[in-house]
Amino acid sequence: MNPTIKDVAKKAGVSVATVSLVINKNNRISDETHRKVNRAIKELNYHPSRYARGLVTKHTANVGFILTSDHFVRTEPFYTQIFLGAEFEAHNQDFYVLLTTVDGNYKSGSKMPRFVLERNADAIIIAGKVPQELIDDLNKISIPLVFIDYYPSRGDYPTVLIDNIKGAQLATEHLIKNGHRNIGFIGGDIKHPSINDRYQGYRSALENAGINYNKNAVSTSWKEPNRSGGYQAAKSISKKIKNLTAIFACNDAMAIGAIQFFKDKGLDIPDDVSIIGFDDVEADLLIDPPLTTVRVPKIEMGLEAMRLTVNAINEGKKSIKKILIPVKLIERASVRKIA
Amino acid sequence: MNPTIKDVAKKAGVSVATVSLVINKNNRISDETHRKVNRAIKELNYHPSRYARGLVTKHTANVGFILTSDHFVRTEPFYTQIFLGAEFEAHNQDFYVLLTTVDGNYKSGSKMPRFVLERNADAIIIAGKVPQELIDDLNKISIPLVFIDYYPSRGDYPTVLIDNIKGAQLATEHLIKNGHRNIGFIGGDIKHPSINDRYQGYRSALENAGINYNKNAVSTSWKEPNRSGGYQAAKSISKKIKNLTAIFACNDAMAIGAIQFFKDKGLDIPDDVSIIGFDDVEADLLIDPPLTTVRVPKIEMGLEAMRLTVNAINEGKKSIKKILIPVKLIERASVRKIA
DNA sequence: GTAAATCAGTTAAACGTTTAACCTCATTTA
DNA sequence: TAAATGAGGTTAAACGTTTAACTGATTTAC
Repeated sequence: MNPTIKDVAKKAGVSVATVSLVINKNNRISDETHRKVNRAIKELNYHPSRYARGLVTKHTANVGFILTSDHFVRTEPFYTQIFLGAEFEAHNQDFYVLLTTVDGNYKSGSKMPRFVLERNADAIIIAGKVPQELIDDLNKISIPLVFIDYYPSRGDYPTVLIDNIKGAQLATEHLIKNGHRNIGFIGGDIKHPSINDRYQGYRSALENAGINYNKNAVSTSWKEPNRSGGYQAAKSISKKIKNLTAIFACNDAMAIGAIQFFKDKGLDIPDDVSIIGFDDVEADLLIDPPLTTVRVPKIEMGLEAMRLTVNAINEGKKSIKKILIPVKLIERASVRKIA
Repeated sequence: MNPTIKDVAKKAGVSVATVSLVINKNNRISDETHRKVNRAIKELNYHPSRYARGLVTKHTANVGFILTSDHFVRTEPFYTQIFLGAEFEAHNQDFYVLLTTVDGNYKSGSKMPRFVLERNADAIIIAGKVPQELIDDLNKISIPLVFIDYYPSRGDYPTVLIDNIKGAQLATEHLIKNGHRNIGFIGGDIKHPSINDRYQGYRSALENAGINYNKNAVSTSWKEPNRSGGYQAAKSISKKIKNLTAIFACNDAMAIGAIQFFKDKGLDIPDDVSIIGFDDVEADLLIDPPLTTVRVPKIEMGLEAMRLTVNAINEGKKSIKKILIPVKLIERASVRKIA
């Protein structure tokens, strides 16, 4: 059997309360006693029981991590990486993280994640867009919520966001700097905040360069921001616009789909059309040509989110911080300078 | 505050013990009482506290999931997918899974995963090769261990393995069927059981076809089974063997590295040399040409492992089952028929 | 010089379950 | 008809912590 606080107390010759106070860094204890207790803890290799502790403190030292199943299944390890970052930081902060998926079309009253029902988490991190109804249901039980890569239209929460506007500007400006004037924009659902921000960044970059906006060069009606969506979007734009020389895709998967389309059409990338993506996923290096893109530091996003979460647990609603994670242009071979 | 068992008892007009017995499906309770209690549970939306429960039963209803950090950081989502499968099944079985990484060169006495120190898991799943010293340390505290994609040389454990020998045979036979006679084999560390099994499968396929084994066609001294290892291995073999027409790589990452090497050398895949991989990771579809490979059902491996784990928790050492997950050849475009 | 404050620690209740032991009444067995 | 059995509960201790309230000794304040 594992040693308990009683064993430590006996060995150190003090009461269990004293041991508890030492563990919890209460300053009512003398240095002498401190040493005695710590020695006993070491010798017995004692670790307090989370369960006994949780029972009285009402804290679980767990944080829930919610992803929609669509995101979970997405093959590129985008949210997975974010999760890993969160896990890593949780380690430092002595929390466990419980990962679960939730149905992409959650309706109010659907089955909530288990750790919510069982109140087995002190806070919840939500990564990616989730249904508003889920957020509403979660709010009913008043547990701190932290968002990553999405912010709901109602409410105010600690959030970790990608600097989407800046990233889109960077990408678009890069194309402009390389002589492109007819630049297409493809993305998934424009109602998604991230896509919308990237669209704004694209437009403002055009505007700053004095380039007229052409709405036919934009295709954002593809629900699925994946390769086949990118393929279709590129097809749709290239039908309407003849002199297109470049495309900024909202994410790398769509960029890769677009490359596929142009290749199938017999065009060369980047000689005939330049393509730039967003995210920087591992696949970018494998395609031909390697994709120029905007790098999103995914691990770091997870880290920051966990810090915000621990803060939210300890401080409550006092300070609702929002972090905008900076992004970086990664030049590879899918963009070419033109006259 | 959440409802407790007392609230349920009061509402149903019985003692807390009765409620507990109902929850735990004890048959000492009449149907009538059963109904009353269940109604109260529903109405109050009661969920037993894991912590209170764990305190008395000594069960945590958690299972630990250990990966070495090297595997964690590996960009292709191989072990991540396995984890997801495990998580999914855990959901059904009412367990939480706690994911942690451990240092790839763990030495006895290094810091163990937190859930081990805190005895916060009922069993541990280990995915991929880990240091023997870690296994030894884990055995000292007698917690059930389940292995995925690796089995230690000492001891007997429930295990989920890939049918590596069969897979390697499938791959090699496919090359032979396409007319290849001079087939190279590249892999990471040959001392790794999986690599060794794939090597055996390769050799037995050659033997069955009456093809002489040429040890110069084999390169397995690359510690890192990644793209650059594959690049080097292909280079090393092609230096020694002039008439090589095909390569079977132990995993897709190395296969992709090999393709890179031959391309750099000005050769065409598959016209000049055919390549076949192992794993079937997402990147396979993106490279040019798409990689023919052996598919490993990763999600399913996780599922099976969790089933074995729950079994091990409930049944103890009674039955130590080993599962060999079947694999499948996926034909794409990196293998060509030759005369 | 004494009351008040501080220090260093202890006592005991509480957290929400499970479960062995016990109880009561009705039915069966000898 | 008395004793044994069984069905359907209940009582109360135990699990390993935390923490408010308490204690006794020492220091501080005036």
